[in-house]
Parts: sequence; structure tokens; C-alpha cells
Amino acid sequence: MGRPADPARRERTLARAADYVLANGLAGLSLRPLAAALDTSPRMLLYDFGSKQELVAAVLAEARRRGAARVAEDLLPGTATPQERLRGIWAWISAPERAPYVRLFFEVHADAVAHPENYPELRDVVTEWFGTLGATFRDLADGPADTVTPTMVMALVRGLLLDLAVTGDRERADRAVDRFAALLASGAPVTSPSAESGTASAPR
Amino acid sequence: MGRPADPARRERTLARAADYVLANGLAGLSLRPLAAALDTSPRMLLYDFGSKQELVAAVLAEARRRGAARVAEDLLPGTATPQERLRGIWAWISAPERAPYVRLFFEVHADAVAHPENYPELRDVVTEWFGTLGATFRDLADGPADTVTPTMVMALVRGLLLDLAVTGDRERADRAVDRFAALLASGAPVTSPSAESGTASAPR
DNA sequence: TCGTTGTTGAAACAGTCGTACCATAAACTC
DNA sequence: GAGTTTATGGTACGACTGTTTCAACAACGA
Repeated sequence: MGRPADPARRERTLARAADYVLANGLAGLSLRPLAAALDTSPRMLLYDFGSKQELVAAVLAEARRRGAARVAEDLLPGTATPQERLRGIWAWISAPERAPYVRLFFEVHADAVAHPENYPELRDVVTEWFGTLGATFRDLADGPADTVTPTMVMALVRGLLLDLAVTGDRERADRAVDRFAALLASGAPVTSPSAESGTASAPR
Repeated sequence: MGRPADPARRERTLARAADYVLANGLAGLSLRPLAAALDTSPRMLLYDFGSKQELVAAVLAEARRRGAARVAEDLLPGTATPQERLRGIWAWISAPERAPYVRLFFEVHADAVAHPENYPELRDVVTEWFGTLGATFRDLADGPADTVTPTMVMALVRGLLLDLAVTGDRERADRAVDRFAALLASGAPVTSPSAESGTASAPR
């Protein structure tokens, strides 16, 4: 009995809130301007999400969901050589349409470096990519459980994204990707499948 | 006539403020807690720096100055092979003592991605590193004015720093550096000294 | 001692923040 | 209609923000 709940309203608000955060960033986010932009009230935001912290968590989850969906539909076709696949990944992730996600990514990670306790799930996000990238670069990998190749590729792409976002020098970034792709192509096909445990300064 | 000015006070405050920001981050920085930690008052901070914005700018400049000094004295000895130099750079920058600087670096860059207008000097900071890294990897570079090699190395190191800072998985990061170093060693010594202008998807 | 310049404390200002409280309206069952 | 649950609006609270204002004190030259 009583008025029926309307969970769709929360979903609509969440979707628009994610748009807003992707457009305006997390840093200065505050309830009143957000509510105004969403044609609602701070009162309703708290009613639907409980607290600002939970709202932010929901927005980040939504953004991650969208990103994953785009990856699934845009990036899956694994074509041709590893170099071409790398260039495809780079072209996709560095496209202007992805810029809001990239911006939010760096914002979240920068805060996570300072306050890791607030982002207990970020570690898993990293390891999730191992599956995707590991599959993409299977022929370069050191066995199916190789995490080093995905780590290296991810690091280069993220570092270049940061460079590109700050300097805007796309040509230099694109050339660095090409150079790295060439290195991958000519590179040594990995030394030992099961590495002897050793110090960090010993080559593998 | 009149009481003589004491510029040393501002310098002392600045040094301690830089310590504080390196320890506590830029994100939630506010004058009252900062002043309390520095045994001074918000009044004096504004008296010495004019505004919070100028204070932050001065602190960032100070942090950059310190970082550059450490680079100059710790990192200059260019020894042995490029791979060993790369590992040296990585060991230095990823050491726990550098963690506060790395954290601040990502904090600033994340904010700079969102609000580039506040950081007009960051572009130059990037290009300054070309000199250092370009010299370090001269034997791998495509001519003395090559920016692609430094860009690639910088991207990998920064990407790995972000990974390391978030996941804490040092062994995986170290191995990725080793793998990259091996790639550099076996890599093609660059195709063309003066590249034909072309699209981003054309190999170089 | 006086005027002058630099330094400092205390308090207040105007604003924003997240959130809680209280009332009321809307939609449903009986 | 009453009873009950969900959805809102309005408002105010307490804590915080960067900054300003007013006053006083400190150190110097004359």
C-alpha cells in the first residue's frame, strides 16, 4: 500500500549527474550547482543517494560502466599486427570524444594516490585491463598469465595521455606511439617464460 | 627610515609551507590549518603572499625548485648502457623518498588537465625534460633534436609511477621497466632521421 | 620623542558547504 | 473518505572558506 516508488527517477538523475561530472570535473563539485543544472534540488539528491559521497561513488560507477561499454563495442575487433592494434587503441583512447573520461580518470587517480582508502576498488580496475590488453597482445606476451606486457602498454598509453592532455602536442604523442609500436615489433620475444625470482635491477 | 623589512620570514614560511603541501597535498589545502601547522596566522600568510592563489603558485615553484635540485645532484652521472641508465632513473624516481613529489605531480597535472588556464608554465616543464632525457638517451635518439625518444621514455615512467602509486605492486612495475629496457636495447635504431610528414597511423 | 614603516593579533564579513528538520503534496490500498 | 508510503519544497543549522578591517605593537631615523 502507499505511493509506489519510482526508481527510474534516481536512474535519470544519475545519468545526468554523470554527464555533469564528466563535463565539469569532480574537483569543485557541490550539490547546489549540480542540482540546479539537473533541474532538481540538493534535497532530492540526498534523498536519492543518501550523501554526497555515495552520489560521487554512484557517478564514478556509472562513468566506468559507460567506458566499459564503449570499450566492448569499439575496441574488440582484434585485427592485424600488434602494432596496428596498439595504434588502434591509441587512436581510440586519445580521440577528443574520450577526453572527458580521460580527464575524470586522471582526477580520480590523482585523488586516489593521495587518499587510497577512499578507492578500494581501483586496484581491481587495473587488473581488469590485464584481461583486455593481455588478449590483445597475446602474441607478444610471456605466457597467458603475463602481466608485464599489459602493464608496459598501459603505462605508455596513460603517460602519453597525460602528456597529450597537458601539452596538446598530438603529433609528438602520435610519433611516440609509432616508435613504441616499432619497438614492440622488432623486440626480443621475451627471455624466460617462468622467471627466476630476482632483484628489480636484473634484466628479464 | 622606519622599521626594516624582513624578507627572510617569507622565505622561512614558504619552505615550511612547501613541506606541508608535499605532506598533505594540494586538494583540501586551506589557510587556517596551514597557518596553524606553521605556527603563524592566515593573516600573515596573506600579508606575505597576497592571496591563496599566489601562495600556492609560490609553493609549487618551490617544490619544482627542490625537485630540479635533486635531479641535478642525484641523476646526472650518465653511466653505462641506456638500459642501465633507464633503470637508474626509474629506481630514483620511484623511491619512497620521492613519493610526495610524485603525488604532488599527479595532483597538479590532474588539475591542469581540467583547468589548463591556471598552469601556463606546465608545457615548458615538459619540454625542459627533453634536454635531460634527450642527453641521457642520446645514443638511442634520432638526432640531437629528437623529441620522440624522451617523450616515449617519459610517458612510460609516468604511467608506471601512476600504476605503482595506485596499486603498490612494485615488482610488476619493476619488471615492466626491465622489459622496456630490453626493448630499447634490441630496438630498431630508428628509421629516418628527418621523417616525411604523414598521418598518425603511418609507421615511422 | 616623534613620525614612519613593517609586522602582527582579533574579529568580522560575506559567502559556500553538506546536511537535517518540518511540513506538505501526490499516489496508492482499503 | 481514512491510512500509508513516497516525493518534494523550504529553510535553517553549524562549520568552514578566503579575505578585509581596525587596531596595536615593533623597530628604525631624525
